[in-house]
Amino acid sequence: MNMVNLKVQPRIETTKLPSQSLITKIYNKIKKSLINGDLKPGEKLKIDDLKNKYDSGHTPIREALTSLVKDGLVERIEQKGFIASNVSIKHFNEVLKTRIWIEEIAIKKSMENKEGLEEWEENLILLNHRLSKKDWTEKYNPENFDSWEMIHKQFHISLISRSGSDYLTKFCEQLYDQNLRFRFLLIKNKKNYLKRNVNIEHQDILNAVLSRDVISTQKNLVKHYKVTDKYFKGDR
Amino acid sequence: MNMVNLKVQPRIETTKLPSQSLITKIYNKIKKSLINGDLKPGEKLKIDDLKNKYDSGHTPIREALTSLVKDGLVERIEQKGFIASNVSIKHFNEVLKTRIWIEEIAIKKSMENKEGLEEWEENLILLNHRLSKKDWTEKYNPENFDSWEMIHKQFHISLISRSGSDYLTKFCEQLYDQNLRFRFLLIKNKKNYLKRNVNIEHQDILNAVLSRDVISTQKNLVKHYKVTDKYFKGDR
DNA sequence: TTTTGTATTAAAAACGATTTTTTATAATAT
DNA sequence: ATATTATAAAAAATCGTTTTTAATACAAAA
Repeated sequence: MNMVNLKVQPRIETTKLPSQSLITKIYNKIKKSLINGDLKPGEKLKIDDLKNKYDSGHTPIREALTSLVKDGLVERIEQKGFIASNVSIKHFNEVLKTRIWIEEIAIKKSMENKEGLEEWEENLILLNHRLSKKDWTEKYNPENFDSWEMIHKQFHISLISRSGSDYLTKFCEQLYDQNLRFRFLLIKNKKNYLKRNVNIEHQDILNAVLSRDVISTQKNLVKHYKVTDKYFKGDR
Repeated sequence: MNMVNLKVQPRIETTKLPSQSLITKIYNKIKKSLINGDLKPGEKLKIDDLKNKYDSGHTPIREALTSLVKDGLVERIEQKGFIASNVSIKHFNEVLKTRIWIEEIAIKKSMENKEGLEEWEENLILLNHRLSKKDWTEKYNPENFDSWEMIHKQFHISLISRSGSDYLTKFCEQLYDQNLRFRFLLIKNKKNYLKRNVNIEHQDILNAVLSRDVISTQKNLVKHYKVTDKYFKGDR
């Protein structure tokens, strides 16, 4: 029997990761805490406390924090140690506009890149489908690749990652995480926010991608990003 | 007597830096070696060797390398240690095009930002003047703020740093350093390269800025970046 | 009262010797 | 030829300690 060769992405990350160092594990754990708000903005991050909390020596802790400084999630104050990065409306706005500027290019270049275009589109359809079936109010847990937040990130990074520049993708990912943090810290507790219909927003973006209309895709993507802003400012 | 209030930028960084940690000092030293080619692409960076070389414990070395990984100048291979990042024409092209994409926005936003516009323009005039008086073939030394390379970086970062997004400025700076490394590694040994007239290129950019013509500025900036590419590809 | 200097404390930064773990290489046996 | 095992080397990480540095509290002087 002749079947269509359907190479669907595995639902859960099955490829066994190469043995992770403690550094990487602790980096991911602290990053999670910074994003979901367990570690509050401005909070002092004492090496000794973290050593006890994560049951390790100072080496992995210091290296994880050093990495997080570069991610913009932690601030190093020379000779005074580390604190969780401060947040402000100014920062929020800066991330928003930078994302828009950069992703407008990234999505354009991604769509103009003809290599593997169909596979990319099909993958986006699948991601959007899975996303629509998840409850987007569920708790944030980056260890669970099959959670709404993780599929959402996959969807958005996938959208822009075919630009031909890994640097650009990396920047977008950094801004994504920054924005995610703001979303948890500033917005999610606002009641109106949950009325938002994210599924339609994603569907609109996807439809524009599938119709291969760059301008329309950019417009819908920007709109999607600005909705967060609207809910934030209109309800405080 | 009534004098015009001229607040010229100090020629050399005089503001005393807050006491630097060894980490920062070693970070800067290794970064310098990676950029100027003392540490070759792909070269193994053994902690023990670096400990001896910089006469320190492992803490500052590991943290400096961790930072450099995030800068894209060092690669961490899980459980196998660190190496100086590999370079290739593919990387070079990626940096080039990413810079163009991002800086086209950054320069546009910088010029559209009316706040402190005159001061900015005057500062660029000064930087360009100082730059034109320096010998651009001189040795790279980031400790010397009054060297051609350092003024050149100041000029370019200054051009794009008024976009209103510190994130964007940070990205540009990272790409600047990447490009600088490629320039030293791949190009500077090519004889024809020294025939290049950088002064005219900078003057053209500056003139466009002063005439407040965004499109023309973008065009001249991109042209400036692409010249490097031309010399590289046309002479190997 | 305000300022200046001094002692105390706490934590960061850094060291260095050591242990555990992992990878790479060579040697051996199937 | 291939798989297994032993060995060596280096990375990753611990841990106790020392040196700096910054913050605080307190006393002395202007």
